[in-house]
Amino acid sequence: MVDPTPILTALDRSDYRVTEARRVVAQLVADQSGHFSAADLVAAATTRRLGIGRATIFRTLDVLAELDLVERIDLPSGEHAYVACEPSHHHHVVCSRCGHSHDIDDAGLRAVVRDVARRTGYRIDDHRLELFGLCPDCQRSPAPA
Amino acid sequence: MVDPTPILTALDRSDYRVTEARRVVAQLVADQSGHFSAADLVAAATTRRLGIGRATIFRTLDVLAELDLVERIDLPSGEHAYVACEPSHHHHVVCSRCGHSHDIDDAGLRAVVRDVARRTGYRIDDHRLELFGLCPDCQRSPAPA
DNA sequence: CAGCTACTGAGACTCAGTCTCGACAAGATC
DNA sequence: GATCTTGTCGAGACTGAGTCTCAGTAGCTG
Repeated sequence: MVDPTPILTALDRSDYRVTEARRVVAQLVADQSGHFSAADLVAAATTRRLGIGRATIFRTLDVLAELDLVERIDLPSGEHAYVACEPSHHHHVVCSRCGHSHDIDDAGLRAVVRDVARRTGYRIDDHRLELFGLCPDCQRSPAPA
Repeated sequence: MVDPTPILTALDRSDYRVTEARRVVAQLVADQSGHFSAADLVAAATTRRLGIGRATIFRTLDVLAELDLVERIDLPSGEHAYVACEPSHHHHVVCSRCGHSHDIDDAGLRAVVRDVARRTGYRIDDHRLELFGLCPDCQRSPAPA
């Protein structure tokens, strides 16, 4: 059980209300290891009988994404997922076996973006980089059955 | 009306059959300017009364994606879209106003990926980079109403 | 503690994408 | 050209993620 306080603090500082439902969702998010889908949270809320509605979970995820407390990523399979993360611009390396993710900064990418802008003439406003692979732990352990 | 021949040639070279339905979808894809969704093709097929089923369009897009004749991208809005492209590994800059896209190669990105692998210990197998902005034409023309 | 209003849960709804199935047609063989 | 095999087809039922609506509720502010 991980501490959901940072999420609640950020909510408190924003114009959003800190409600019971949001506290519960913050806890669920904090409990996830690796990436998770909205459906995962709905399932967790249902099995633990937390009395949180499906719509509320989607709405709360939108709020958390809005505050950059959570980021939406697209897995290679085309599914949507979320990862909890620090509220600053960055990207993710996602382990394709265990789903854990690691934040990485923009560093070298800025040069790439500038270069592309120069070569294509586009004015680049936004970008998304996602890396997929095996985390150090999964490289060490044998492939799952 | 753009030439769909390259798509048909590639289909012919593969183990897939060249059918009437695939010819039609190839033409629809060639006619799209910028990115398009499966729903766009379905709509186009319906208004032109081409007699192509919805399922067939989805199946054919899967085939084209399989052959790298088309690539699935995720727009910032979270929607899925496709862009027609050359069958080699590369990325896209997508214009957020007109939807046109431009292929870009891997160039500087390879160094970024290597750097991230070194710093995080991940073995990186796959990556996805998408850039969004304004193409040169849209920068020149005034914002739409 | 009262009042305003953002937020909530339930459940209907929408819409992209998948699956199934009987019919059909592409291409190989003769 | 006739025949056969099998990949592909269209229609439409189905699934599941995400949205919308609405009446009721609970957070905050004064």
